[in-house]
Amino acid sequence: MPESALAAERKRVTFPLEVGNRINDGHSRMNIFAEIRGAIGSAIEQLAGQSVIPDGIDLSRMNVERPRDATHGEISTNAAMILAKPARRPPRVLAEALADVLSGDERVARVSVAGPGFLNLVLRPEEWLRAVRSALQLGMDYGRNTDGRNRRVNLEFVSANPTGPLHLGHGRGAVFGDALGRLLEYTGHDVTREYYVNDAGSQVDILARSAYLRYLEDAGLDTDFGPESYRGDYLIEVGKSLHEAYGDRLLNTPESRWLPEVRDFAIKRMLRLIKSDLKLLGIRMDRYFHESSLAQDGRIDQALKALRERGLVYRGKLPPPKGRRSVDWEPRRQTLFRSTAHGDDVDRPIRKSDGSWTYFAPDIAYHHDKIARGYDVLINVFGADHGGYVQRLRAVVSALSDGKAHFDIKLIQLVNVVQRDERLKMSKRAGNFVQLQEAVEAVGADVLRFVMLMRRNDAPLDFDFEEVVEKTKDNPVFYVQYAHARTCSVLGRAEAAGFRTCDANLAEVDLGELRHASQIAFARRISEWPRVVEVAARHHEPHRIVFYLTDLARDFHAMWARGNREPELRILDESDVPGTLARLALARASAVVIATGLEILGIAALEEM
RNA sequence: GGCCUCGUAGCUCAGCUGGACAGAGCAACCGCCUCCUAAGCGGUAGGUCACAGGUUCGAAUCCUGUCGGGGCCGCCA
Repeated sequence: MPESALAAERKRVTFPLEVGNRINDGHSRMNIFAEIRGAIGSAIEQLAGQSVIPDGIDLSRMNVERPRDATHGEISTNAAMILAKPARRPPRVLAEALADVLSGDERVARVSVAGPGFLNLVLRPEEWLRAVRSALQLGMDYGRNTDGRNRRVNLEFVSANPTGPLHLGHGRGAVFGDALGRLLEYTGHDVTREYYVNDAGSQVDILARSAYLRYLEDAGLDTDFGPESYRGDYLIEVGKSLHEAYGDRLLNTPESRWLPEVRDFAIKRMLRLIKSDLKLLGIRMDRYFHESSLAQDGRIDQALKALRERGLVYRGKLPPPKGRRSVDWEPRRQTLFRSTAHGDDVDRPIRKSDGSWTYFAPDIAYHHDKIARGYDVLINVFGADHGGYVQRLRAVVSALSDGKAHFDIKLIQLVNVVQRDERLKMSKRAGNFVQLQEAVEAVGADVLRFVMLMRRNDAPLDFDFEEVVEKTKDNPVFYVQYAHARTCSVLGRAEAAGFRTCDANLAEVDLGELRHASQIAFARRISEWPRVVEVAARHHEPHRIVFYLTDLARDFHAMWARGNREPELRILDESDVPGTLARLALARASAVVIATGLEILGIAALEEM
């Protein structure tokens, strides 16, 4: 798939994933599950009106879902079981009563009560087919919702130290964050993508010294790279640029003189590298927040003041680390944050015993700043190695927002580079850790994005360079793209045969032609899409989109192949115009959903392969 | 030793946040192209959901403990 990154980028930028507004009243109409949920809610109210059950029962635990087992109907709900306790009536009795009401609903074909009190519904086929029409009418907006309206989200991700280009592991966090951002935008959230630049710690001093060594090298001096320096080739050019910019002025001067300037210079260059890596993946940030700005503006002190006002700062000594035998442990008095008051296991140091800030201090200030900027939701995407950090950050956000901010930390597990089932451990020392740029060049941004999203964020991911570009059904990226390409292929052929295949036209065809059980089943799959979006967004889990698309693609391939065996299921049949139009509508609806899903993941759908 | 996280078919993983007899894809076995892309599809077989308790009408899912893998572990960022 040699699609250029640039073309992909262009396509991404033009796609309207901004806040939706077209479907305010269309939301419930296009999501059959939400509709039926509403119908059950009305049925419950009706029973409450007849005093069968009390008013105002909490229905948050009520499920309206597709049962795994087809014999349990098309939609099932546990409503009666939820009601049983507060109503003090057996669930089956309540289920019967609800069934009675619901059987009067024109959308419902059959209702039955099963097991301990499940209510199983079978809808009239038209209800499922309506999803097909919605997909054709709404296009990319089919599935969109407004759950996130009036919710401002700060999404912090990547935040890699500006000491070198990104590697594959960063790439996973980057792709995850970006896809999550897109998903949240699709569901009406106002998202700010933010990158926290650690440009104030000792890491960047090491960077500065490493760049300086390259500068000396470029000036023709013998240089000795100690163990404490970054050796990457990417610094050679920085040394050269330093030499060009400063001439020999930095030679023979004490470190204290050149370090700040060289550091700023090097950081700028590293950020440029990082931004270009992100661009390869089609990712843009709304804001780069520099750690250094916090100390300059006195915002660390402000944040500390805010904590102090809440009585959460004190001077004291930490207990020794539990269990771990540490010979040189001795208690020291320092400034501590009482994070235990907000769920942490131990209080955390803000200042070292010499009075300087710990790394934690700017983080407190940074999150103080995020809260002050008025976000309703804060999301941090971290590498799994930051796991030990989440509790104290939770405590900070809880304390500074007085428990109001919704805070979610997503830990991204490792990426294992795999070759023919052998694991190569990625490590800087072994020199085999893969740079993001290499990976994108090897497999393309779209494939890389898809693969990175195939696993839950908290499960390790195996990445096999060879497998992901294979053109077989073993490769899920290909599999999904192929399904889309096939729909395009058949639509193209239909067009050539004289069918009017534009969406507006297909949206008007008589879907009643779709009578076969497999076709209704396919429509049911299309109907699930809005619900998948809703759940994925609610749980901040973009991988659900990937799994759904894989399922949808499988259904499509199956439907297609079936047409080879059973001629009446063949999509294109010039002797049957109305049937063909209906089947084209079904195929086109699946293409719309695949393209939309891929777009949420930041991937362009392919029209041919 | 403490905290976090994971443990589901031979392998890689889902499991709609507590629902009804546990689901896919690989791999294995058996089938399907004079016909829209076989770059594909259908079928068979395969699991005490690590283990033991507990909560519940109901647990892979929640709680406790044990075992096993990974990560982090005063003033490093």
